[in-house]
Formats: sequence, structure tokens, C-alpha cells
Amino acid sequence: MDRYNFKIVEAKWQKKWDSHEQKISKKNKKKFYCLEMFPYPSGNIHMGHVRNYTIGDVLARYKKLQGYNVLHPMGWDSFGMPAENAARQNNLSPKKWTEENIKIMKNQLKQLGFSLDWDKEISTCSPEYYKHQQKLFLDLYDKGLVYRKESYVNWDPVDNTVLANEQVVDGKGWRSGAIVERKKLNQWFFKISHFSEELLNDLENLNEWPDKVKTMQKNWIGKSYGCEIEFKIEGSKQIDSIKCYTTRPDTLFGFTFLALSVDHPLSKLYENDENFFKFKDKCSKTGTTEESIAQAEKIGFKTDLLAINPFDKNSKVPVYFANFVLMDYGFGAVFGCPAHDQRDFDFAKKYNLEIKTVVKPFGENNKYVVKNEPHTGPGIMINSKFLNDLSVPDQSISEAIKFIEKNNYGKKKINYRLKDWGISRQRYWGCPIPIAYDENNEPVKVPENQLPVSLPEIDKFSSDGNPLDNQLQWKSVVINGKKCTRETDTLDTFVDSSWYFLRFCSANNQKIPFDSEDIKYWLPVDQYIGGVEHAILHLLYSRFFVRAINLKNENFDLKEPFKGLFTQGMVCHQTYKDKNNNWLSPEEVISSDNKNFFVKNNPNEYVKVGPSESMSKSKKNTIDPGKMIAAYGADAVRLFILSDSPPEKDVQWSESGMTSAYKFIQKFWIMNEKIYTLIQKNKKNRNNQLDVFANQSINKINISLEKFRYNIIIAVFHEIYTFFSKLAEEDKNYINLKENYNNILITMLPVIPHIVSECLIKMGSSDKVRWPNVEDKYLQETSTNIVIQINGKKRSIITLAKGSDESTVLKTIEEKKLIDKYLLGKKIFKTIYIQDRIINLIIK
RNA sequence: GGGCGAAUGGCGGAACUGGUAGACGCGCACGACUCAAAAUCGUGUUUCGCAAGAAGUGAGAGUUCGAUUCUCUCUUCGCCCA
Repeated sequence: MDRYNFKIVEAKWQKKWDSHEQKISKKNKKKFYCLEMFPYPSGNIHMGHVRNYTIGDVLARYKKLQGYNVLHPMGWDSFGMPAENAARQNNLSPKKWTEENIKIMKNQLKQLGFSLDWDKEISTCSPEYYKHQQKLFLDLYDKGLVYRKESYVNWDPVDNTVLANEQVVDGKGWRSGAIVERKKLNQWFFKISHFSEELLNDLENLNEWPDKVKTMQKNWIGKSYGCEIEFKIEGSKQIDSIKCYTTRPDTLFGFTFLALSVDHPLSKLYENDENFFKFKDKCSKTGTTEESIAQAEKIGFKTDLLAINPFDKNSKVPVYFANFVLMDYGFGAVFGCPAHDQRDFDFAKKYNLEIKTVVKPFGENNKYVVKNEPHTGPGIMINSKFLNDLSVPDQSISEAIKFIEKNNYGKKKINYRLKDWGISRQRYWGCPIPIAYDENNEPVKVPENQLPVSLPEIDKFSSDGNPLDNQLQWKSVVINGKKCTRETDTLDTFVDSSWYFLRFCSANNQKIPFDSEDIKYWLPVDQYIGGVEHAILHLLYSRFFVRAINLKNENFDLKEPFKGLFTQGMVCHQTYKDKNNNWLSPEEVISSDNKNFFVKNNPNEYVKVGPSESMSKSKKNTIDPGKMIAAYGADAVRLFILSDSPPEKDVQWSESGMTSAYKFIQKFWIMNEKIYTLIQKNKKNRNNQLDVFANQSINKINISLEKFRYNIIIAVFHEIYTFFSKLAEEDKNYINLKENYNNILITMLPVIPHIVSECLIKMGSSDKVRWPNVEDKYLQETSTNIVIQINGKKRSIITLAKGSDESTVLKTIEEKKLIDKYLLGKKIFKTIYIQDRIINLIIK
């Protein structure tokens, strides 16, 4: 008997699938759109991809076998920084670099036997893709969902470049290490805030999404009920009031200063003040993230103005400009209540401002005073006249708002944390924004017939700045007979991925981004699968995008892009360090007992074993999928990546687990050979056990598939192996062996498609196999085990016919003398009987 | 600091709506095959105990005839937001 040669078998089936298997049939069947988050083509696929796409492939193949018309496409999220960085470092063309990587990674995905529809492959960096995106941009522009405004960016003063938030580490540029500054630039925005309420409310309908993700989105949108309040101002002729937004109007009696953003319109009054100018400059030395602002030292610039407390006209407080107030939030003005807000407290301490306590924690008396730290939690109102004794926050806030509205000091207002989506990136390797500027520097749309605005090829990348700025020839363009200059910013790559799932439906339509009939049939995505790291931005942006397309569009009726969402866990591996605390890769480490580890090149040197962490290049704890496929085969890799943990949790990569999966494939093949020999023999009897086992196993697999409990499926595979191995030992054929065995094989196909396809052919199945039905009669057992408990503890167990009543159970217990020794000198005074399950005897 | 989640053998993990805790795999031990080893196969494997038996799902309480599952408090870890 030959060993199973996965290299030959897997290559054979992959070739077959490649040529014709994945074609989509006509739209007369029930559809299933299975989508995994598409990868960034960084060079090689990593284990995270293997896990993600294996989970998706199991589902896609399962649905296909169930008779669905399955859309299971793949593409490349191919714009982005790494290509541009590679270009700068090694003077490579980002285009060539990206295309090379795609070629390699596509080949690797094929080697894993994924049932992907490569006819629909898309790549976001191709003009074939981004020309449609530019069209969509212009559509949204016409709908008023795109606008331009001045906004801050993180500026690296050494590299002379704009940084993304994740490139700012501890307030410093990731590469240069320079302290990041704030710089104001004119930038483009999508008006995602137009849909804040809808994006929040519609989360409720997403009942196939994990609650965790919905909560994260809810918090991100951050709806708060508050109040806008108008403060009268003294000390200026130009201005007599300032509007503030607050979520805590109830603390107004604790109001001791008013703080403004340096970008507040009022700052114009101080334009000529040298000290203010210096202060503003100092503020710009802080980054733009909420975190960096929260951590930065609170500083202020005192004006000569006074703000009057509307609740107490005699109370007049100073007005400051402060670095922790952002123009983006509310009106760029907040009232300070140091006793009950951390930032206000820090600020007041620094500038020696009054701290008025107006909320006491539960259990304190009315003389409670805030001292070393503010009290931000719930409690009871004090020192606040008509608000005294109200409970904080619910009662106190609603009463405060009532009072404010009644006296026309302001009005109730809803605020969202969600800000408009800044989409301008000062980068080369992204989708060009289809806008130019006329001689007055007014934006002009690039007309549709001049699309795409293609990226120019660049020979040499300088080390800093946006390369497009220097492309003078490219920049100059004639629009409607007028000389214009192109926008040199490109779009955030999140834009690319906000509609790619629509493009897949009409991937080969050259004329339009997507066909409305295709959308009607295929969308929403029935199951979307990817990492939880995209739980907020990518998913929220996609939800925004379909709403934006939907707006004023009769041919498009879709609001939620993803009906089902599944977020898989990460792939982890132990970390290793040598004596000098340098990371070591698993390949540089050896161990004979899995307890003590040594350096491979120097077997006397101990290795420090660290905790298992998600695979990352920086910690060198990665395993190369390519090597694993070459050594063990795609089926074994797929089997292992699913076997050890439920898909939503992290999984630990282990060499022993991997070899175990490989061994399973090998021994399964041998078993299959034995069964094949068996079914050639004469058959006489029917084996009822076989029917029961097959139906129960398939039933378990069905349930586990529906619930994404793929690790359970692998456990069932092992049971299947054990069962049929034993059967093969008996050396008897049965009338019902072949059919049951074939049915079971089919249910194994989604996980290990290559070997199972080969087995099925051997067993004489045609190419067109269908998912087997489960017959209920085999799931219902005729007898059942009943556990006998005494005072809640298990003491014995009996097997009885199903549906036996209490007296039968008690009689059997008595006859068999199962529990007599526990009853000595005691009496049963109560019995609890749950039919077919358990009987509990309470004795005394 | 706030929100969410998790904790089960030596390890990864099972356990449907409260009803036999530890499925399945890894590891380990013993045995078979072998001159020997690897590979393979078989048996066993929660802990303590020779045994009968007892204890046992992070800790402590509660509800219940019965709790890994429900409630409360705490500890540790993870993720997200600040």
C-alpha cells in the first residue's frame, strides 16, 4: 500500500479547481456571498491569512455542497504605505513591488486549495479599480457628502512628512523619533456624521454580528445627551457671548473658568498679541490624537474677558485659551468645573483657580470638599441651590437642562463623538483624488470623461514629502478649457476597502463600478470573516459608504453591507530570547523535551521562553505557511489551523499539533484504502450501528458548521477515523457501508478538500456530490442512561428504555440493589425525576 | 479610570435550554512489532488513596433536589476606549 502523496494529489485537484470548478451559475438559485477580508500584499501570506481564509473556505465549500450559488471572491488591498516605503528604501517602483507580491501570494493561496473565484479578482491599486472609486467620489461630492476644510495632521518635522496616528509612538515619529507637531492643512472629508444616528440605530438590526463589535461601534459613535449653553461675556466690545457644549450642565454651580480652543473664532481678537502667538505655537507641539492631548501637560492663556454663570449672575469667571480643548468637539469651548472633571482639575491646580464642590459621593455629608482629586462619579448634588439633593447624573442633568431651556440660557443637544472622516493623505501610493484647482485655487471636479486620474510613474523617490508635489507635468491639467492644478493628496486606503465587496459582484464590468441587478442579487454579504482589529473603522466606513451610495439613488437599495460577521482570533506562538535578550525565531531553537530550550547553533546556551503571543515579525515568532504547506501539505495545514481552538479565540501554533494533523491525513488514507477493499466484498447484512453513527456524526458536523465550532468538527473526524478503522478490522462488508461512508466523506470535504476528493473518486462518486441529509430516526436512541443521584451526588447509572416513568426507574433501582448501601438506616423522603436523564433521591 | 470578555487535567480545549465534568487532540507511561531505534499499532492517563472512597471547573458567598452553566463580591489575565 502506497503512502499518501499529498504533493501529487493536491496539485492535481488544485489544477482541476482552477480550470472550471468555481464558475458561478445563473441567478436562479439561492445565493450565498461568503467574503473574507482581503489582504494587503506585503510579500508572503502569514498564518493569520491561513486561518482567516480556511475558515471562509470551509463555509464556502459547505454552502456550495448544500446547493447554494456561492460567491467567494478574493482581491488585494494594494494601496498603502509599505509599497511606498519599499520604494524609498530600495528605489523600487511601488507598482512593480506590489504586483510581484500579489503574484507570490496568489500562488500561495492557490496552494492552500481555497475555492476562490479568481475570475473576479480585483486589486485596488489598478486604474481599472480606482477609476470607479473616483467616480464614486464625485457622486458623493455631488450629494454634498464630501467637503474640504482646514484640519490638523501629525507632522514629523525631521522627515518633513505627515504621519498616520499609528505612526506616532509616544508622541514621536516612528522612524525619525522627532517630537510630532500639529500642522494645519486643507483636507478633504467624508460627511460620515450625516449618518451618525442611523449608523448607531441600525446596529440593532445586525443580529448576526458579535455583540462585542456592536458595542465597540456604539462607543465609537459615542452619542451623548447634553446641552448647549450661552455664556454672557464681559470685557470685550466685539463679542458679548460664547456658546459651549456640555454633557454635565448639572455641575454649572461648580463653574470656575471657561476654556477655549486656540482655533476658536475669538482667537482673532488676539492675533496681534505676541504672547498669544507664542502660546499657540506651543500648543502645536502636541500631536492630534485624543490620547496625546489627554497626556500632555495642560496649559492655558489667560484673556482679559470674564464669563458670567447663567445660574448665578454674580459669579464671573476668567476665560482662557487652553490646549486640551479641541475645535472639533462641541463649539471649541467648554466650561470648566475642576471639582468634577480630571482635565479641568489639572488645569485649575496649575493656574490656581477656584475648585467648587457641587457633587458629593454617596455616604458623604454636605460638607464634603474635593481635595486631591476630582470626584467624577455618581453622587448627590450639593451647594447648587435648586439642584441640591438630586441624584447624579440622571436626575441632576435632566433638571439642569429643564432650567436652562425654561430660562433661554441654551437648549438640549445631542452630540456624537464620531467625527467626519478625513480622507486626504499626503502620499503617492494611493488613489488620486479626482479634483483640480483653478487659478483662484477653487476646487474643480475632474470630468467623468477624463477619468481615471492615473498615478504618474516616478523614477526616483526622494526621502521626504509627497512625491506627487514634484510631478509638475502631471499636476498641470486643462479642465473645461481652463488651466488647473491637480490635487496631490491621495485617498485614505480605507476608502478602497469601503466598497470592494460591491465591486466583486460586477468585477468585470468596465463601464460602471457595479451593476444594480448584481447588487440586488448578491448583497448583503451573507458572511463576512476577518480580524477583530477592523471592528471599528473598516466596518463603520463600509456601513457609511453603502448609505452614502444609497442616498438619492433609486437603483440602489442597500444599507447594511454585511449581514453576518465573524471575527476570528489570532495565531500565536511562544517567544524565545537568547542570553542577550535578542529575539530568536522558532527555527533557531531546539528542544528535546519541550521544557528546556537551547540555541540551535550553540546547544549549550539556554533559551528564555516567553509567553505565547500573536505572531509578529518583530518578535520573530512567525511560522511561514509556505514551508508548512511544502512539508505537510495543504490539507494538513488546514486541518491543524482549525483543530486546536474555536475560531473566534486565539490559537497557539504548535509543531506537535501540526505533525498530528499530518499523521491524521496519512492514516486516514490508509483507512480509506481498507474501506475501499471492504466494499468490493460480498455483502449480506445491514449494520444498524453504521446508520446511527453516520447520521449522528453528520448531525454533529452540521451543528458545528452552523455555529462556527470548527474545532468540534475535527474532533468528530477523529471519531470517524476510529469507528471506521475498527470496522475495517472486522473485515465485513455491509449493504449500508458504502453509502454511509460516502456521505461522511462529503461532510469532511470542506475542511480537507484534496484528500477527500481523491477518496470520493476512489469510492466511485461522481464529481457532483451533494451534502447528505440526516435521517431523524437514526438520531433518536431507543435506550438511555439514567443517572442515579443521592442528595445531588452521582451514585450509579442504569440503562433503560426511553420514556420510562418514575415508578419503572425506582423499581429497577430496587431490583438491581444499586444503592442499597447508601440507604442503610435512612429513608427516601423525596424523589426528583427528569425523564430519560436523571433521578435524584433525597434521603435522611 | 470606563466598557466588554475570559479563567475547566501536565497542555490546547469539550459539555445542547441548569441534569453523567474532562469529548477530541497533544504530552506522558506501559505494552506489541524490531538486534536496536524511528515510524506504526494497542492500553492507560483529573487529583489524593493499595483499596473502599473522597475532593474537584480562579477564590468566596447565594439561588436550587442538583451549578462549569444563573446572581453577587473579589483576584488574575486579555481586548477596546481614554
